[in-house]
Amino acid sequence: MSEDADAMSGIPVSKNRQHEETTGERILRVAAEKFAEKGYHGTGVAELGDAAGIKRGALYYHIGSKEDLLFRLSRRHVEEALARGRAVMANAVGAVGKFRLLVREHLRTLAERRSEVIVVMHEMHALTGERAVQLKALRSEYEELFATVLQEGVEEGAFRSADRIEVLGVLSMLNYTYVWLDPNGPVSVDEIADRLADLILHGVQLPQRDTPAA
Amino acid sequence: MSEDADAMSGIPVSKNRQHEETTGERILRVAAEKFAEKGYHGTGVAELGDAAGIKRGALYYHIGSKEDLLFRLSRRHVEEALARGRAVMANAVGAVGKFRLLVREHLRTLAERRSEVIVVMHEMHALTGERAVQLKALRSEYEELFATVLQEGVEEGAFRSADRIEVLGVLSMLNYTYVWLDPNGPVSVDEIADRLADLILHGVQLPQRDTPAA
DNA sequence: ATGTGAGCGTACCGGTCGGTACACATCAAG
DNA sequence: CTTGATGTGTACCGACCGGTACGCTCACAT
Repeated sequence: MSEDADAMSGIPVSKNRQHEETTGERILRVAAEKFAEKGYHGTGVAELGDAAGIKRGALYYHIGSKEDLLFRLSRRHVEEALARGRAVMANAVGAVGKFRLLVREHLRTLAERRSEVIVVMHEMHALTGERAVQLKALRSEYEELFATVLQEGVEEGAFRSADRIEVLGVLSMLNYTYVWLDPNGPVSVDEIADRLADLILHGVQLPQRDTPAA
Repeated sequence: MSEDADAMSGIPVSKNRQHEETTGERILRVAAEKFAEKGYHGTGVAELGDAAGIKRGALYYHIGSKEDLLFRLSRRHVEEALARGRAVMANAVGAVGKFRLLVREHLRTLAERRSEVIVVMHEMHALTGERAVQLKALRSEYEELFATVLQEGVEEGAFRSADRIEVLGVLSMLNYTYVWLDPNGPVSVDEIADRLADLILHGVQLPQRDTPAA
């Protein structure tokens, strides 16, 4: 790897690094991995430094505090998921079409950002005060996307209802996939998304015939 | 409270305590609450002792280790959920009937044992070695209940399919309710369960008419 | 050549961590 | 009255916690 070579030889490669990671970015990345792996409280700041290749003192040059690190990490993730969801809402047409694409994008985000997702799901409540409020607000905005698309479906006459409980039920099914969704599994993420969208749209029960022949 | 009176007066009340909690039971209960509130790593053993009304030394007379405590707590919860699920499977008739009751029982368990549920969801991966294996096996047994009832539905000709992805989707919707399910909310737990069961059985989409009038 | 400041490491702070050793208390059984 | 089991508190351990102080290096501008 080029960084290792740099470190070994001491030759400064000063410019034109295309996708080099800044220290700040690297800290956010490894913090997501460590927090996901061992939990927020279970990860020490020294451990974060080790994973980022710097010492505790240097780490605190970049991050205000451990909780601040958790917050910036979580906020960045939710904001990006929100942006992707809004892009879908802006481009797709029809409630069913928007819904299917929203589900796809949701699962893609979960699959691509596994560490961040685990951190947000498990460690969000470790945030305190204003930081907790801000993150909750962001997540509510995301929930609103699904509420909107279900409501559009009802107005189109395509969907039965769009009460909050249906919104929460749908988001619950999608969110919990973070536990078992495997981007390297035999079934692609997009196909899983489509199957789950079908499940939500049609349900498991076949249209019931009256007086079933038995 | 009678315990307080005992402690104050020093009069031993030796027998006939109907629902008195043993120290061991009390430790399990408060550990669930503390672990749910502050996380496994975020909760110190001294804190557990305080909550249980004993000191660290006495705590370790009862619990082997902190991880052992987490394990016994989690196992007890999953085993009880499993027992309740199996009772439903034994008593209810028909795939739809079994399914609806299974969903009800699932949400009732989630609502009654909020602390334990949060602990299992968030801290299960803090278990190591044999303990982690045992708990995973128990959770798989529970998943099997839903796989079975969906399969029965397919054999009855009532359900579309019962692939693992549908099982996981259903369980995902139900499990994630632990985040927002409120036993003291305006909608009862049983009603929420019925609404979610409807959502899974029928889906959100209305049976589509051909060439919709628009 | 000198100054500047970003970036980093070392050393250290007070406090808490999980866990153990051991003496003391209680009480039922002998 | 003695003994052994059960339960508890006190004191202590080494390790680690999150965070800070401070000095060093080095690229760069003046």
